[in-house]
Amino acid sequence: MTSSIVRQGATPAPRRPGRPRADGASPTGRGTESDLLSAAARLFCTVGYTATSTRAIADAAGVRQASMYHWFGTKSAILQRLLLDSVEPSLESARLLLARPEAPAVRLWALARLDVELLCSGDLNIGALYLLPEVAGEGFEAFREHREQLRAAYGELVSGAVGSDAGHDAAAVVLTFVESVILRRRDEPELDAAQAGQRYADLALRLLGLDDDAVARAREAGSALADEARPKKPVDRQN
Amino acid sequence: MTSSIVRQGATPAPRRPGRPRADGASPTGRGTESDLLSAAARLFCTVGYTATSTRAIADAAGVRQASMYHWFGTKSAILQRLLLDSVEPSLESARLLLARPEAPAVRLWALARLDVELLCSGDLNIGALYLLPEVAGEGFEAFREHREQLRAAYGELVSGAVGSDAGHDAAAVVLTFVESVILRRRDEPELDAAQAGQRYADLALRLLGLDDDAVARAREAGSALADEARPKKPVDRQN
DNA sequence: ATTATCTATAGATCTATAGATAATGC
DNA sequence: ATTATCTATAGATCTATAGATAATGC
Repeated sequence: MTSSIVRQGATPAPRRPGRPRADGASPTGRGTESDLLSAAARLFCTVGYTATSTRAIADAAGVRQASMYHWFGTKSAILQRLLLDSVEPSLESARLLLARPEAPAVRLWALARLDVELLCSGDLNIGALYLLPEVAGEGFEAFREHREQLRAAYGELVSGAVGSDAGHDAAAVVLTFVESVILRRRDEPELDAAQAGQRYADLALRLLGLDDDAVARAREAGSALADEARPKKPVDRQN
Repeated sequence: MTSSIVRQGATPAPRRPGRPRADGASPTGRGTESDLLSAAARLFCTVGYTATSTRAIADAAGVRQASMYHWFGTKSAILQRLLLDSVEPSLESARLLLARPEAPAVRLWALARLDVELLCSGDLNIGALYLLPEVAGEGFEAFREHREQLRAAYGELVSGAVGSDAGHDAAAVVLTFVESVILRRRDEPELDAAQAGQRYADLALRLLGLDDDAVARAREAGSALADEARPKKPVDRQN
């Protein structure tokens, strides 16, 4: 008989109440909700939202199609959750940086770097989810509102860095430039997150017209600041 | 009795063979194939590919669902056609510019400007079609091949402009920066094509590290070059 | 005869719900 | 008793095909 106290190694997945899965317990041991989110993230990123059936999600997660509805009321709710989880860390960093005393260019460098790092992290191009046309429709108001706040944060820092006059166009250019790393990653899945973060942060300031010296100074101070403002636990959707 | 010779004004849509439409002839007078392409373009851009049913396309085009299949063998064939039509003008300009004797920076400026103008032209964000996840799947090999050629053209001009050593990363940055105007346009549908073209072309060179003087010189010569290389008739998908 | 449309429909989905079942927890 | 799963299915699609029909063209 094995001791009931033994609990070491790769967590032997504590037995929970409920009927067992027909195809055996979750191999990940992270629970069905997490399995569904991971499976959906992968499918939504690769084949799209409408093209992904609830059956495909459930199959990939290792449960029957109807079991999905125990965890999410609709298919849309899964995408909503993925979108909010993906924007939340960026928004957290942005809020923190907006409250800091450093020069706007420094904080903008840090925000761009953290954003690009997040967009390049994980094995999926999760940031690309917001490009799905379905996200422009109903049900995604909460996500769009959050993204609007992120946009506003860029606007504030860019205005501070270059003067609020030319600020509006410049802010839009910089935000979409940072997001363009999503497009880059579609062609180059192996893109290094840390490297891209530094590079895009540098280039974001160069887009604003800062000269090489000014960029170097912002990077100097911005690096440490980014390390401080980096979200501790970006959501991990490994499959 | 009206003269059979009269044919003036907004082309009174010459009667063609075939059973008439149940809901009356095409109001656009451009023919059913064109009506289907326009309707599909609008729907694919706004709600997505899989989320757009063949019935929705046919309804918007003013014909019955099955009539679509007289013009296109599958729904996929419509998107394939739209994608090829959208990349063709850029590719034409790129080929022309690759053969020109001007300095690489000048030709790159012109290519960036023309590309951004095309991406911002028309009332639809047609360039965003290639972001649809379905385009990564089967059936779109021809389009992907064409886009690869455009990518190669950027690579060649960027290498020429900055030296082939740092060229690869720089080319990817510049290409995706130019395409980022698609993301910009999602938030700002009213973006002015000509203005954006100039601005993004300037900024593309700035991303490569060119100083303000060098950018100004490239713009000077690039403007005229772009006017020469501009495709005469970009496909118009007005609805 | 040719062309472009129509009506009707087969067959394959797809989302979500109803209700049964098999665990654990108290 | 509670929880998480299962099986089964209703009802609404959706794509593509078959074959009829109503024009023009020769």
